[in-house]
Amino acid sequence: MSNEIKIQLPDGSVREVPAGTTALDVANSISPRLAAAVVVARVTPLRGVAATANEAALEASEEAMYSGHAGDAARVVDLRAPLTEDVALELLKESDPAALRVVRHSAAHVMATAILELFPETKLGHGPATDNGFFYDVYREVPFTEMDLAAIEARMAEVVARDEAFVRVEEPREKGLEEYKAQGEFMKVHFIERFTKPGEEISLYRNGGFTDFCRGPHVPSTARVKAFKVMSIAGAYWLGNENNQQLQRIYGTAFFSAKEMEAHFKHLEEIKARDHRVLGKQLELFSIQEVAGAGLIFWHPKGGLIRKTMEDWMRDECVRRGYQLVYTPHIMRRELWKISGHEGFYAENMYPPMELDDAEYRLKPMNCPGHILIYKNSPKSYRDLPQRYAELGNVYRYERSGTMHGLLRVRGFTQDDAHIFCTPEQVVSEIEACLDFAEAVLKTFGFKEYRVELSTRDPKKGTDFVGTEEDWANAEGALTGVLQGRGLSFQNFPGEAAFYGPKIDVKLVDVLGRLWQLSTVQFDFNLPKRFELEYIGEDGAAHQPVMVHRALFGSVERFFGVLIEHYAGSFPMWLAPVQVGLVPISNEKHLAYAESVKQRLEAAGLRVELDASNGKMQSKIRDFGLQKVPFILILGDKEAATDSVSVRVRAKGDEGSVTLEAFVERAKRLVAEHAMEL
RNA sequence: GCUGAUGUAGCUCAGUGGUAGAGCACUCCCUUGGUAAGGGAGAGGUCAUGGGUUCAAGCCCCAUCAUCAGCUCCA
Repeated sequence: MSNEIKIQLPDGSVREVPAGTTALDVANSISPRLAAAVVVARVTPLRGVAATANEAALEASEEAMYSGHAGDAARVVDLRAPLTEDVALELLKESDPAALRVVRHSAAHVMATAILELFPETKLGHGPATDNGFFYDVYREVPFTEMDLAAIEARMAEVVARDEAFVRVEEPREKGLEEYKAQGEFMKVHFIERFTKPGEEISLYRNGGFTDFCRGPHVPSTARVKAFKVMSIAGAYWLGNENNQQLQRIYGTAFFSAKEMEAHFKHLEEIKARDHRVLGKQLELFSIQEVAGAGLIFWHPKGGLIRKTMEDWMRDECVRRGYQLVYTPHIMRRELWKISGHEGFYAENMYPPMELDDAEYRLKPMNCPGHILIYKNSPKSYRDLPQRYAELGNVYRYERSGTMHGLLRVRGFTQDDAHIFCTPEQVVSEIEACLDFAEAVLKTFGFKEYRVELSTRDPKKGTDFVGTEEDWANAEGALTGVLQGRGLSFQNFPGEAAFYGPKIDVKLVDVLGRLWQLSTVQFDFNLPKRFELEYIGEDGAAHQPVMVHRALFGSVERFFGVLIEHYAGSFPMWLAPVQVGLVPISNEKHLAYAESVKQRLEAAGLRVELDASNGKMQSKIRDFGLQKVPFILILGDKEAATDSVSVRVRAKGDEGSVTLEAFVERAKRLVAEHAMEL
């Protein structure tokens, strides 16, 4: 290695500096102000190889947190790390997202410092940055209380005020292991053994009296952690396994400034304001009743109306696309679930059997066996295929008590479930049609972005799957082919397939950028075999049909929950339970006109509510506003005289008067077009 | 299921062992108004449920149920 190395800056200029120069040195040589503002550096080795940034992948991998092996890829390093080879150098300031992750990771160290100072008996697990902050997993017999958390936060402020430099130390692995073993730090010992190899140097980061096994990088000193908050505490299993010991996971968040942190908290409040559980109550859409049981949804009139609209659309669309609507029972005899295999592989998610006469019955957790019985009820010719049975089927699944969440995770729900029985030749076009349908659902309900995931078999786990190698290869090939044929970009998840077949999941991205699993299209090799499904082919012989499961809303409840949050309760016209609110300026003078307007709007098929209470018009406007009613019509002398209405539009305000006729036309058009805007 | 927190009027929440509270909503009365809260009065609670401690429990203890934040699992 020569003594001089080349440093390429983002503007393309190249500097020759002695090996061992640090990013901080480079920053200082440019400007001391830059040096003060910069947090960490991103370096990409210049070896004539096209280096690609794969930080995201690195950060996702726990291994990478500790190993430090990043090959030729770009990596984020400490400002004080000596540069030893030719690199492209980027000095990252506080505004860089990568810098934010670094300061949060440093904040986790600050928190660990505070915890050990206050509660020295605590053992440390790991403390990574997350999308919204950071956490540290720790073990301590006694639970931390809220007062403890406040004390930890206060002590963190002291650690920050001490302005302790984060110093990277490398030492022999065995030395580190010995020290941690002596301290009883069983989790650190595990991480070193898991993520480093014998004979290697391990890296530690030290600030003041605190040392942590850590790959880094970190901000230069604790003083750079300018804004932070200890948020909450929760349990977390050691190594994510519920059979293991439970740790205490302390969550916090950190920013480079109090202002950014305030903005973050404000954002959290906005998310809470669109929480479907909060809006469900405020807008009287649905409830969950303790006396009835957890995870069971009561659809109130307004929620019910939205549901009806969703279901009507879905049924019509199914019929239009060649599905046949079917209905199957909610309870069926246990024998059926034995044949389908649910008794075996799904029993723990099913409600227990109930005895009726001499037989045992079970509540259905899935619709497939019912649809299969319909298929099997009469012989099928290849000319009959595909058979597409669709049902909005209510299913009940036992979910563990801590897992329920509003409409998004429940014990009783309605699947817009369909099963397609077809010949192997028809599979590709059927899958195509399913994806097409899924896209139509997303588009119609106002989602612009979505992601596609292909779950395939992990060849290493051969015995955990039903079906032959050939079946799987064909099915996976078909799914991949369809996705590629449509030009859809998708992520492949080997090993994530159901045991009975591969699947395509469509996850939608809501207005806040959150991901929701809804639509799914799955192959099934299992049930056609178990039920010995057949069709008579052109050759006159019996063949086994291919079976495809498909749900597009996924669950009507969950889809509704996502819709509520997506629209923050401000539904587009066609979905809004009350589309028009009527406000007479004076009941005495204008109620009669208001009632005639109501009648005429209802005759036009609109959903209207007239507030005939004796309050002031201002408060009536406010009430409709809080209910997020799309249009409020103000009716006074002027309107009554000209057969017109004064239109107030949700989120826009007063738009002045138009004739009733013109308003009806506008409203009907918005409904018919499923328009997102008003 | 696990860890921690919470459960008081329809809703949002006060109430640290001694007679159960507020605002909004509701009912009635007054007010009849021009684009997000007019005024007054009234009614409304088995303090989640079941045990226990105490002269006395919304409050302290135990159990159960539910909710919340996570973990695990999933549409």
